[in-house]
Amino acid sequence: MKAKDRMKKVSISDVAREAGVSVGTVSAVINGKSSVKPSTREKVTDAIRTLNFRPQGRAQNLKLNNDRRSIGLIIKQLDNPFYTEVAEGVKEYAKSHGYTLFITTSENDHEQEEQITNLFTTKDINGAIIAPVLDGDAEIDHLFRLKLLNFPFVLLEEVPGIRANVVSIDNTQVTKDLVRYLIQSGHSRIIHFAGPLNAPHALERIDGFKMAFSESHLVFDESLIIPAGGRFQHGFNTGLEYFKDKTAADFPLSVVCFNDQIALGLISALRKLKIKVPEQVSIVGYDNIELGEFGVVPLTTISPPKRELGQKAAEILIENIESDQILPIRNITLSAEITVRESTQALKTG
Amino acid sequence: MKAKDRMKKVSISDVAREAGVSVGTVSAVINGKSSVKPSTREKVTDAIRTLNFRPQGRAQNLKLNNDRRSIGLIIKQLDNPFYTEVAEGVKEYAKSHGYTLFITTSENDHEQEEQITNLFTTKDINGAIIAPVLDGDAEIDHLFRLKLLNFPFVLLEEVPGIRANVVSIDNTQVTKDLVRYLIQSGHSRIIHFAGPLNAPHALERIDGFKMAFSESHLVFDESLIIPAGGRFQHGFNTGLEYFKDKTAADFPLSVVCFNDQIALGLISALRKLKIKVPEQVSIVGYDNIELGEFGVVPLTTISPPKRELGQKAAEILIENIESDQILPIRNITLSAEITVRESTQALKTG
DNA sequence: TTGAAAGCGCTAACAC
DNA sequence: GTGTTAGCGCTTTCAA
Repeated sequence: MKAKDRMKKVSISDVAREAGVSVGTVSAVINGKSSVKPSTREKVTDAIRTLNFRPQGRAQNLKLNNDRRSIGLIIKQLDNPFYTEVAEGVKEYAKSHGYTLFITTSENDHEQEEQITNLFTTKDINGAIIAPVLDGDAEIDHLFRLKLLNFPFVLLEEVPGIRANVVSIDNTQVTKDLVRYLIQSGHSRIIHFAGPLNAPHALERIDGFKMAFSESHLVFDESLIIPAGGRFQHGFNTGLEYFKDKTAADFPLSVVCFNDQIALGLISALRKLKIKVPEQVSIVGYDNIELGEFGVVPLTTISPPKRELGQKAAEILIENIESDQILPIRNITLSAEITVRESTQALKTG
Repeated sequence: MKAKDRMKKVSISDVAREAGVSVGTVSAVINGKSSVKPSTREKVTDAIRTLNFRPQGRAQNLKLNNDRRSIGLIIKQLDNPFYTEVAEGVKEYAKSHGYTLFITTSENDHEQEEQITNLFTTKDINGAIIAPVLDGDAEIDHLFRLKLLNFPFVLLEEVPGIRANVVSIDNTQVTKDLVRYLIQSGHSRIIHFAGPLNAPHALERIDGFKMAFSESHLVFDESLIIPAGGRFQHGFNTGLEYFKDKTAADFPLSVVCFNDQIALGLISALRKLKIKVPEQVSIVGYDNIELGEFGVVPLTTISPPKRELGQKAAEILIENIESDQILPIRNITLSAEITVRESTQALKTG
């Protein structure tokens, strides 16, 4: 019975029939026109309720070319301060230009990314900013489809195989700069607490780490890369494990961390082990999250322009949305800065 | 010229004319049908590109009753771990039931909330979970409109004046329980670092704080409520200011904080002032964010069931979406727990 | 104050 | 392979 009822969706004419009026009248009620006699209105609202009628937005807006401005954003996860701050940059710019922002998460899953982009076109979202899933073989059919449909989009990372607007941060370069800075200030034992190895950001930082070594007198060794993860607790656990047997002879040592959460977790672990930061171990984070500045040891970190990243992407996107011609492709790389606080120590003046 | 061009939207028949084919053929190309001759396909894609044609999803899906499942969520801000974890609960449930989640932020602004709900109905999102804006006079016309349209929605807080599904957390009760617990464990000097005073959550906690006092031997005084804010830095600054002139005679003292960020900021401030936690000052947070557990002093806090809140709201929403009849209204209150760690000290065994 | 009917932009069936 | 056309569910004239 139920299943059968659901077979056929209730439409405005069903409501009209139930209420004993015409579809025009039902439409007038739905749209709050004052021209409807109260008693008629009541008959109609009753019918709407008994039939559980839900008007279709697409049909309502087919005639009215009511294109409320909106853009979509696909990030990987919500609990990553990096992405949420990028999202805030997007939101800021979007809002000031009259666009509503829809945020979605792909959870680094291709299928979800594809499904979301389809939904964006289906629902007449005007454009999208995408932090693309990049694991293994990039499936990019859905991006080509967006191009075919002239659906404007901006990527937050380069995707091999497709020409598209990209706004990104030069992770490799800044990590390299950072390690060079450590070397110049006298550090010779430098290790890296790396992020999730399937994340492009993690790989880019490893690359930068290696590059700095190869340009210096130091010799790189795979054992210098310690997989840690992305969360506070990962930094804590990895730190505990890595440093538990270390002795005075192993110091000074410096640790370049995948992000600030890892760095803060590591600092907590070292406190537990009674190892001094920065006297024995120098620590550098990445992202410059708010908590890094106010912790026990104010964190030296890399500050990527997160908000600006979002704003710039939104700017380019909206330019494309509002242009009646197809615009040339843009590829913008933003550079990050090193913010030196108290979790690192210079062993000599560079 | 440009402005004039934009007046009239490009439609599929414009493309057909430009390419010298019929609309059926253009449609076939758009939908990737293999029945189109390569040379024709190219003529069409060229025309699509030169006219910058963007097909309207609503028209495409009017015939195909292609209702891809989706739900919307309106939270207040993205940089609040409370809401993002609620959002994760929603996402989890939604995903497991085949729904895509669109997240939006109202920034506690009525106008945005209204605009977003309109967009949800316009774009045939199937239902919404809303953390409602509640400042001053609640404008709830848009919620009544949702009811008129039988658009399913669930509120994350009670809104005066409307009967609707609500899933919420009993902030008042748990704050009261917490303060009673502090009193029972021997504290008599208890203050509250309150949240933003326009936020309902902040007011609910103040209420709970007061209620615990009135049920005890302690006397409440407005000076016990110190407005702090919601962020780490607010806790830090307010803490510095409040404790700068305190002496041994003022301790032991305990501080109930609006949230964990405030509590962590306060701990940092107290370290700076060389005031001992918990020996001199006991501190309690709210939310149980990940960092609280691993900081210098593991934080005693209130643990609201954030994920469950989101899941439950999603469950009720999807039930309503999939029902062909209007379901009875649900109102569910979840209770929070107190997680005791090391930032509080019992002055006597309760 | 209400009803009848044209038409929004597209898809899909069918004809050629 | 491609063109023609009915019709998706609504809104909006225009009559009555």
